[in-house]
Amino acid sequence: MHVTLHDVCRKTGFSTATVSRALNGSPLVAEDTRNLVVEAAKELGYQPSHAARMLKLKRADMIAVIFPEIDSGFFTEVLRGIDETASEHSYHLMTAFTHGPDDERNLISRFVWERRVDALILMNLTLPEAYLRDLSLWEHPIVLMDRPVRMDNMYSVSIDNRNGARELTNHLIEHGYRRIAFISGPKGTYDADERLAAFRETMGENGLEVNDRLIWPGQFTEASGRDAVARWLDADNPLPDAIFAANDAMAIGALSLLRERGFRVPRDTALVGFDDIDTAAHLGLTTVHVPMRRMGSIAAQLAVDQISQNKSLTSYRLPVACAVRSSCGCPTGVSSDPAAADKAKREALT
Amino acid sequence: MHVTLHDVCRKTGFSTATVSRALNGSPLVAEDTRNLVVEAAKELGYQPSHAARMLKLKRADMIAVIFPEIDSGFFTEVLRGIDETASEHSYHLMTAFTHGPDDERNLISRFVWERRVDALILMNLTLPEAYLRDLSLWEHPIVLMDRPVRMDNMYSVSIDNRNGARELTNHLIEHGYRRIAFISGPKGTYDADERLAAFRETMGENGLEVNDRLIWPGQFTEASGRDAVARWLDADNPLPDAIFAANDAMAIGALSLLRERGFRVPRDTALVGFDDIDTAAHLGLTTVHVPMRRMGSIAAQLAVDQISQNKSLTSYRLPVACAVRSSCGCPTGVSSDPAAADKAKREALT
DNA sequence: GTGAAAGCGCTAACAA
DNA sequence: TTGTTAGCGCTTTCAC
Repeated sequence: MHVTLHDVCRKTGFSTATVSRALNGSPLVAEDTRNLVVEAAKELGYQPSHAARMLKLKRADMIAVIFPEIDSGFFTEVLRGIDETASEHSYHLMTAFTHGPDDERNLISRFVWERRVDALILMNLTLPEAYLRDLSLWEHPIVLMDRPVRMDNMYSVSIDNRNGARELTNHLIEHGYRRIAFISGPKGTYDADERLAAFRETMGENGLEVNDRLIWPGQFTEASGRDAVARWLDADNPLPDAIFAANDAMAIGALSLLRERGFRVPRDTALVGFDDIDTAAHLGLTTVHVPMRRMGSIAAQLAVDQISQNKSLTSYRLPVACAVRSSCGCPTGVSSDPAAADKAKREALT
Repeated sequence: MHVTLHDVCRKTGFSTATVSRALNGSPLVAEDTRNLVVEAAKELGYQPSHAARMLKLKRADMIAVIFPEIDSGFFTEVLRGIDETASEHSYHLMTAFTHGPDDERNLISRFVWERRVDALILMNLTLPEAYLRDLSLWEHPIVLMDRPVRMDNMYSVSIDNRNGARELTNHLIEHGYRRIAFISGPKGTYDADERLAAFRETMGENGLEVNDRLIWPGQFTEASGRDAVARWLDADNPLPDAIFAANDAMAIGALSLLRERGFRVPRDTALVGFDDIDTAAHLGLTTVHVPMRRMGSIAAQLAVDQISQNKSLTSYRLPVACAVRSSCGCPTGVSSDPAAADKAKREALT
């Protein structure tokens, strides 16, 4: 069997209280005692039972991270960011993918009410407002990684979708593109809605009419990007000057379909995306860079701060920057100073 | 505070024993009693404390998954596979990235000796044989996702690196390539060593000499792929007929450097990789398809089987298939029936 | 079919 | 400075 506190007691002759204190760095033990105990513990290979500790202390040292089934290429980087910061603070991560929307709630409820975790980080889930309100009664913090929230005990880290979409739209317009199609994301998603809205606004501000036929519905997946373009072409419509896909996955889908049909980008039409996933750089896709790792890191920081009652900011909105590459046929580069853009500009949502 | 078993007792008037039995589906409770208890529990929103359960039952319902810091693009898919199968069997996942080699062992030791998890899935870690041997004394199963092992209580899921490298090398040779360079992975890594060895063998079998200068050292990273090619070109060497990178990340690095220097693939040199990460398809990179999700799923299955004492196979080696795309300038397609290739061919390593 | 009580391994209040 | 002891919330043996 495994080594318990009692084994260390037996070996050293001290009581459980003393041994526990010694091992936990309490100042109420003699230095000699501590050394003896620590030594013995090491020799025996003693490690405290997490279950017992958890039961007594009512802490789990654990943060749950829940991701939706569909992956926008985001996943790994965000998780890395979370892990980095969480592990710095000695928190471990429990990860789960949701398999459908019911599952989302089941998972969350279990994690929360079984007291398995000390905080929750939720990514792009489709939770109704009412459910969130219930959740916010939980004694532990919840961090949302999609939309901003104004609710007690809920925190958020999101990005400045509007500015990103605006900048990139402006970029296209400045370089002479007029008829611009937009492949939108799933309606009702915060990111998708914001990006589309900013696109519309910016077009309007520039005196360009947005023909609703040029708003092609998509689902943030590669396949939906392909389909959007395919439907357009199949109806014998002429290509627009440029295509703005609301995320890179769809842009990549669009690109592959365009190539299959014999079109060249940017010769026949410019193409841009949003997110800056790995593949975007390799394909020379112009896009809006989203600091995924940093988002993860901040989400974890927010969670940790709240657990330890270091009341910090409630919400972050991170700035983004355009990454101009070959797919839009313009001089390449980054729209703003990347260092500045990457620096987390705090912005409380008050 | 949260709801405990006692609250349910108070509400129903039954003892903890009965309530516990009723909730856990024990046959030793009257049907009426059970209904009453279940009803009350639901009303109160009772969920058993994981900590208490864990302490009593000595189970954690948890599988740890440990990944190395460097990501070969593998990560997400493998984790999805693991999650899929683990969650089917009601296991949760604890994930961690190692930050350096010391960290690897620290993490593992903690997870194991704090009894936080019921099984361990380790991916491509750099653990010395001796450490593994210690680990195998643990009462719970350990699944390695890199190399095959022959050790009690250790299981592995790996892929047929040799066959993959052999097939792809043959493919290149059949299509007329003779001077083939190989960008190798980090020495001492199982995958890297196997792939290189098979490349050498296959070249030999075809009567082709392998000039050691054409074995370029790499580290499985994109940057190292770039460097390998850069060093070669900087020394004013002529491009080989084809370049076989031991993984896709390096192939992609090589590709971007070649393009920067004004070379075209496959016109100036063919280029192939190994792994079939997402980006490979988008870039038209010929490569060896590795069924990552399936590997994850099998790893989880192995772990679950062992936890529940369903002595199953100890090790799997999955077959792979070439995915021929444009980067090698050959007719495209898949080398073998993909359905057949994807079907897990069991192969006990005895 | 149900209940009383012990105990999983730990921490911390209280006593000495 | 150290020890005794009472739980944390659950499962399960043993009695009834």
